Amino acid sequence: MKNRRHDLIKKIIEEDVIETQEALAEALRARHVRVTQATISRDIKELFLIKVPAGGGRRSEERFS
Amino acid sequence: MKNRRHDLIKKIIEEDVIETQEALAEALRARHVRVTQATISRDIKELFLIKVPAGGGRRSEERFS
DNA sequence: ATTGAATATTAATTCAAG
DNA sequence: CTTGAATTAATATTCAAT
Repeated sequence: MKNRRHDLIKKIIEEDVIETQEALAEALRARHVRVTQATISRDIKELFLIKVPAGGGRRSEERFS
Repeated sequence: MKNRRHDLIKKIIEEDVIETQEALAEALRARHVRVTQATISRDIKELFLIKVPAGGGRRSEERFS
């Protein structure tokens, strides 16, 4: 279900630093939600998530707009 | 020079809706600043620009973070 | 309406080079 | 240190299919 996945995404991105949609898909799969990058792309748009430079040395992470 | 280009970029994105880095490069070239997508990519990072959903029907535009 | 696989498009990076 | 050309990587979209 989409809403469960959306909720999980919000949780994941505040817990971990996620750098790519593929990585987010993997994180979801690790939590037994089967999903592909294509769907993540759509989810990110629906949730108004944007990629922002991460605080630390790393390159970027997903964050709320 | 980089600073002139950066200033110009800021101006362009508040005037026009720019959807891709290539389009931004073209807008700059139209203003006689010769630049490629690779450089725009770096500029965007340095200026902390992020892509946000456009207000209207269009898909996206560049905006300040 | 939601999704995945495949594809197309866009963006970031590498690797010289100035 | 800045850049472009070429390449790689990431993301968006198309095209079924459910």
